[in-house]
Amino acid sequence: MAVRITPEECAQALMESLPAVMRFLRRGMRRHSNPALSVPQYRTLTFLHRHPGASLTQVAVDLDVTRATASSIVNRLVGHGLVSRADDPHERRRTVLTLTPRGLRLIQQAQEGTRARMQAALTGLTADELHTIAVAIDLLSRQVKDGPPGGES
Amino acid sequence: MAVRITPEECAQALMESLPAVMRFLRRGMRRHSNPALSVPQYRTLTFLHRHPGASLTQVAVDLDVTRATASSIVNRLVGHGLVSRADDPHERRRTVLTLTPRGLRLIQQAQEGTRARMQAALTGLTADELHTIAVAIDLLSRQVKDGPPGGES
DNA sequence: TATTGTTATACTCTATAACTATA
DNA sequence: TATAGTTATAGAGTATAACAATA
Repeated sequence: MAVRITPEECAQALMESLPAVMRFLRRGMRRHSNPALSVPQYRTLTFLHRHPGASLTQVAVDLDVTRATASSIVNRLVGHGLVSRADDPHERRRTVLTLTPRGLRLIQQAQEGTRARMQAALTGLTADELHTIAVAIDLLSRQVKDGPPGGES
Repeated sequence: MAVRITPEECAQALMESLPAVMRFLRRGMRRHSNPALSVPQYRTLTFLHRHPGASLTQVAVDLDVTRATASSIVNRLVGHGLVSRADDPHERRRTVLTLTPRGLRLIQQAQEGTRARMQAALTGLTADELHTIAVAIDLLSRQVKDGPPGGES
């Protein structure tokens, strides 16, 4: 360990560099799916792939957005014919969301394209470096999730 | 090094976890600045802090967005009285952008809030772990910048 | 009363295309 | 012709607040 990093420098580095990484992912998604998907749309589709029949609230929790936000995201996906929305007969307030066949095809296409693009970007890194990245991602996501006490909004 | 990580697994981890980290940063910024700042606004202000008198094109390059996008971001900052926009007398196509005193105060306030929030989030990590994160961020940003051949758009 | 989901409203980011002014 | 910047347009994310329907 060469240099001692402060939380402040770490925060600074995140602010400076993370947006570029996100942009990289976003642009890849736009290029490798037709119609183009946004990151939240992509995440919604993969969530519904893993959890067929999920409710709107479950989507909102997974994305960590308000129900209003999730509603408009889902609404656009329904409009594009990628998600189907039905009423739950037993719980009539609830909504049952599932991928349409077209949504399934699209998410598979997008996942493959995004993975290929990312793999290309990571080519040339050593196994050690890849490991460093994986560990860092894991650390970061757990820290921001369990979050500081007195956390979100 | 315990496990051998493939680029594919690394890509997967990034897509799953990065959005949450970005959301963490975004919300912190909203809560710790008044008026609330978006991430691109924050980055623009810090860039102008480091590069007083920069042009719109320089801002666009730093943010990695089109000039049209940078123009509207700057326009809002000017509207909020955080950035001043003047003509360059020697190069009349060019724009000279600088922080206003209010913009300077705000960015300092936002940086402090972000630092505190990030420090809280990173509490409990060892110096080694912080270092791992910093190295990973650096690796990632350089890889997506120099990018895969046949890169952006 | 509490929960689920929607709608209205308002703001921001973002790109493409077309444009003006300057060099 | 090429560059700097703006504007028009379009679509997406996001939150808050108010609301309807259901439990």
